[in-house]
Amino acid sequence: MNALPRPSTARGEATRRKLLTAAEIEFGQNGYVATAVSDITKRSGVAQGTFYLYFPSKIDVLRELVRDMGRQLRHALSEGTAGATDRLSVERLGLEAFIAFSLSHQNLYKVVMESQFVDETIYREYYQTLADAYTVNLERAQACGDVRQGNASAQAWSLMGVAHFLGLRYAIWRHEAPPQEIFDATFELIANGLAPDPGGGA
Amino acid sequence: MNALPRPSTARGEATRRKLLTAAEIEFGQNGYVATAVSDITKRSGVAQGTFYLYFPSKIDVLRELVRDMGRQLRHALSEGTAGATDRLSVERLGLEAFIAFSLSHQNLYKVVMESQFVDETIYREYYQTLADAYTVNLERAQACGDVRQGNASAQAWSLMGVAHFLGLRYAIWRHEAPPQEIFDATFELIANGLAPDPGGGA
DNA sequence: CTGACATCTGAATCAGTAGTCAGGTTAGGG
DNA sequence: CCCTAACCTGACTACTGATTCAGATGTCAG
Repeated sequence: MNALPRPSTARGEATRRKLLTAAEIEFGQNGYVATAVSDITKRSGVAQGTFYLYFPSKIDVLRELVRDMGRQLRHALSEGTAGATDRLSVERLGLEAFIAFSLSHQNLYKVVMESQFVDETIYREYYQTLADAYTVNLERAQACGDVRQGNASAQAWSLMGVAHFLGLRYAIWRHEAPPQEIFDATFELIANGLAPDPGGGA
Repeated sequence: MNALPRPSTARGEATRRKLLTAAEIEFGQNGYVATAVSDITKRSGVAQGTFYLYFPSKIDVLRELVRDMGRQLRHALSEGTAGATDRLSVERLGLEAFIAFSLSHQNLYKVVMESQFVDETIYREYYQTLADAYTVNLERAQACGDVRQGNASAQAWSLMGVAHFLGLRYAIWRHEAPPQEIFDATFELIANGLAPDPGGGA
């Protein structure tokens, strides 16, 4: 599908990298459609034809970037929540890590959002993968009694929705972290939404 | 900006309407970018030039459609929640109404989502308007003690995030309402997230 | 019936761009 | 040093699609 062997030398690998980085910036700042392949190659400092040595078509760079974002975000989230013991700390640290990541990867985040209209499959895969991992964690936390019983997948998608708009509103639209008051109110809603029913402990 | 006087006869008004309806379907099914003005005029049964008698450019139809969706959705939500007395009923009915609306206006909903990458202003305006109205209601409910104290705007955006993904996942991706179990788990999270602190009643 | 205005037509213009290709350049193993 | 695989070049092709415009045509008040 998106074959094309990885370059076999360091020079090739560097060129491929340059193209991906340039594409992330161009797509992020001007959008996928408004970006011409020549914009990407210009920014990379290579010729147009070179692009097609590394990617079969323009859309394949997008796919690669979305996969990249998924990997990096999952990594950032597990790093960011590593120290936490109870579930609520995990949630708080996770939300903080997500905001920090969105702030420092604004272009990438926009690329993911736009991918929905270029290749819906990759967009859905991105969220499904994230949601699946999240669901597993919530089911575990439910078993421990840290989280209210209920469909964990529904909980996961709800929390992703909350995080999505928080990131969009501040990291993407304002290029800054949400004010403490907003972050706290948001987290409190999550915390109470997940808090186990006082009557039905484990 | 997007001037062009409304048509002065019923014939003109009908043509304008045909163009909008056709655009909603084409944009919704094939996306804004993949849709040519000629697709819209073909579906409307008018000539290409006619399009430009009613809209200065392709982008203006999109703007009109997003404004339309905003108006219709706000209307559907206030209709759908009209009977409710307490805040939680309002939330439940609102979420139900939102899902029903998304299901019956899938194309329009997709158009709104894509507008983000065509004219960010109109997209932000859409959500800001929705959020502002929601915030006012939540502040009122907080004052009555129906909802936990806290930044109401943060609450509003969080709930919009929850609803957005629920609608996306079922109404848009599966063309069906969410299963009862999912809806209930989602609503329970919202309900507990908003529920007032037992200690601090009004 | 007729003028005048609103509406409609669709071929032509014009600007842009994804992807190709025939040949150059580089670098490092032998 | 030299050969060869790997890499790079950029002008060119082939095509798309938004917007324009010089005229029809519809309609209705007088």
